Amino acid sequence: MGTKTNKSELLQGTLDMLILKCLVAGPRHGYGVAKWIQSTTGDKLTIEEGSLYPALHRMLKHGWLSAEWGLSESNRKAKYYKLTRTGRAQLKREVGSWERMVSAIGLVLNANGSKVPQ
Amino acid sequence: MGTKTNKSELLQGTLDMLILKCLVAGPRHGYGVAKWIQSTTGDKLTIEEGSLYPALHRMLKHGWLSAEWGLSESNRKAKYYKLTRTGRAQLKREVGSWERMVSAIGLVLNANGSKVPQ
DNA sequence: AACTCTTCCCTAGACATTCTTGGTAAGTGA
DNA sequence: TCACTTACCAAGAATGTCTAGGGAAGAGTT
Repeated sequence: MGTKTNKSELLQGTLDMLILKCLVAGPRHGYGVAKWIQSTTGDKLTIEEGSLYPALHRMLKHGWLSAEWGLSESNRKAKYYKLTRTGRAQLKREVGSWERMVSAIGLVLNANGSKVPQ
Repeated sequence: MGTKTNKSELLQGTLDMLILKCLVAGPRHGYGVAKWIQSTTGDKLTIEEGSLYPALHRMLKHGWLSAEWGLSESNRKAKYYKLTRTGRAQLKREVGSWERMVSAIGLVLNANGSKVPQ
């Protein structure tokens, strides 16, 4: 059967927020972003590179990040991404929207299922 | 500008869970499901019909719901959707996964941004 | 009767995001 | 030399939501 799971590990729409939050602490290269998120969540969240780099490029285009080449701690060349002022504002918006969403979904999940007509 | 927002109001992947939860209380027709979610969340979540019906049909195909035609409270014909046993199990899985996700994202959002290598 | 409003169902196509799968390159240590 | 890790990237598939349409029928108004 067509059991191609593709069970998206991440909730769509949250990746940008995670990346922005990660960069609040200072510039990082892409690989470092993925590692940080993975270790911060105790391996509960894994960012695939096929998701990560498109996201970073998207956010560059939006002006939320800037980038410049540098040298990583392990002496390899790496592109360092840095939060811009508008990126910081975007993070605030996304966190607000995330919290509203979690709260709204909480209302549903905690609803006692009363009031079914007839 | 190509400012076609398409700012998805819903978090992708949560609609099925919301619908399943709504049907725990008993069978409802599609229109009633949408109204219930909207009113339960105090209008914070709105399910568009173009999202709702494809979702219901998807879930029927998965066997999470069954459906039969009936008469609504307002005397119109309506298709009533009912949770199946596997639908109930699916709801449990989805709620668990949702809670793990919220908790993992919470770890990121509450992380103090320490440990940026140089 | 004609009209509008609401309820109720549905589909097709656009769109965004994530994943799968592939590739490149260079430093490290055996 | 070889394997391993770090680091970057792209093309295409899969998925799910939305926009924007459509239809039908009951209820209430004029």
